[in-house]
Amino acid sequence: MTATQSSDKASLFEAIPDLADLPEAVRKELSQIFQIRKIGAGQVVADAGDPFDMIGFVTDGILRMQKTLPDGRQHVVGLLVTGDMFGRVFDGPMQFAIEAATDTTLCTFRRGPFEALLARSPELDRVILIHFLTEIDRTRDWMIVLSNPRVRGRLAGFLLMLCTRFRGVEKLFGSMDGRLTIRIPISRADVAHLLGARPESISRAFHALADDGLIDIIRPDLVAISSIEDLAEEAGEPELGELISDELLTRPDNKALI
Amino acid sequence: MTATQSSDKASLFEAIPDLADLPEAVRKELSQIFQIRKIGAGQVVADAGDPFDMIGFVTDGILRMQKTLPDGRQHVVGLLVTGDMFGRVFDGPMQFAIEAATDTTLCTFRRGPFEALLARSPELDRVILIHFLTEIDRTRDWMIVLSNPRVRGRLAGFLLMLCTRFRGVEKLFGSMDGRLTIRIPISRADVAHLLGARPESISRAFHALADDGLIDIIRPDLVAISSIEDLAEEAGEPELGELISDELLTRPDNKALI
DNA sequence: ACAACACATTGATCTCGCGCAATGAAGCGC
DNA sequence: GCGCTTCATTGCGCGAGATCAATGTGTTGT
Repeated sequence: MTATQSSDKASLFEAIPDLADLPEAVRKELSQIFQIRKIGAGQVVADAGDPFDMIGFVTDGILRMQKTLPDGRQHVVGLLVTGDMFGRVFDGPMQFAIEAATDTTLCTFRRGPFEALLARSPELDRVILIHFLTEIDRTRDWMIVLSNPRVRGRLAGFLLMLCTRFRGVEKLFGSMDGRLTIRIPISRADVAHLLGARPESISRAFHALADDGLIDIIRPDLVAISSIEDLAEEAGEPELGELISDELLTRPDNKALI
Repeated sequence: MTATQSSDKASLFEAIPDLADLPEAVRKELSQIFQIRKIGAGQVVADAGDPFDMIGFVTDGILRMQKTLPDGRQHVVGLLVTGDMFGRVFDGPMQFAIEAATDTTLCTFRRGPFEALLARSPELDRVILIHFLTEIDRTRDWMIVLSNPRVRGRLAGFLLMLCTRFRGVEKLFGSMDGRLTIRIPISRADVAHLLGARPESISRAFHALADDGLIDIIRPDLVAISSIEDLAEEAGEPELGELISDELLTRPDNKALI
């Protein structure tokens, strides 16, 4: 029990570097009020409209944020991966449902104690603030990807987002013949919803990119990227290509994993 | 000078109700460090990559957030209206350029003093935090609008966003024959960029909606909405329709203005 | 092993939206 | 006033993508 607790504790600060940089006193207080939750793939963590008095950090796995439309369809509005935070502080109910896309490990805090700690610790408060700022920027980046007029371009942008966004997430990356390989954590139908297209069109777009030699489809959910630059070109953001390749080339943890 | 200052002060707290709710002491400190800037339409407030050591609130007018792509094209990623905040606290440079879409009045703070005040005042800090949370939700709503496969649907969603988002902004709303009338604060080309379409397609979509009786195009930048419910239907979010009509019907400031 | 199921892919058809070009319509400088 | 520029609209042909339907392909359950 003590052993589990301490390894979990380590994983929290490993998964969220920002928190690891906090003063020892704050980290200790965090350790005292957090809980580990293990969620199976497909399980619902929170529904839209829930009071949901939890703050959560993802320490392992991938979650889907989705909105349920009146007709019952689910609409994916974003993904959460290791290091991401969710839940609401101070104000209203959840706007979106959260569902595990893979088996997931969460680190959760009850809202009350967490907010109390937030009030006591300016350092933690600042980390959270910056976290939200970053989240806004990311969401705006999604908007740019989504506003690409062509499905191929949106898909290319989506794949690039996976590269940048999920950098350092071991479960997602691997290298095949030295090329960057990414796992697509959601179904074709979900990708379609996210990118404003139909599953059939997404499938065709995948294979169109493959035919042009930009990617290799190893499995439906596993794609090897041949040329990040070309992919970025396709997405309409050449600058992004260079940026990503630079970062990825120097990344140490680009190991095999499927 | 004193007169101007005090009226400006009033406008700040009028424009941003959240700030008005702060304790008197904090409001006084805010008043001491803020500056008023008047920006002409088309002027650039901040460029992407700027250190930009300012925090700003919009007290009047509309601003465009946009990203400049490598090929020089401008890509609109959002709008700022009265009550909105922009700028970055604590961390890095601006990710997007900000440009005035109309004549605009800003209330700005130098980053240093503002952050210092933020550190001293938990109340202000909390207001800012919630502000960012709201901003994230809004941006995710944009994503849902953008992920509509058809241009007509995205345009319908865009118009609905204008209704919800700019509620209470006098310069934007008016009533023609008792119907809700909204002003579109950006050009067709900008709407096209935002919605991932071409200006021609946007123009056609506008007139398609008009032909079907959902809207009336009074001027290119002025649209009367005949049926919010039908528009929401078109956008694929019937629930949103009811929500908006309820809110708008009870809104007191739905007066004429162009 | 087999059926049943969910998901990805492929094919065929038709609509929608892009792309280019031309034509209004409104504002601005001279 | 006039031309000039900028923006919105319209026409037309073609390609991209939606739609409907059928066929793999892998997974789960019994």
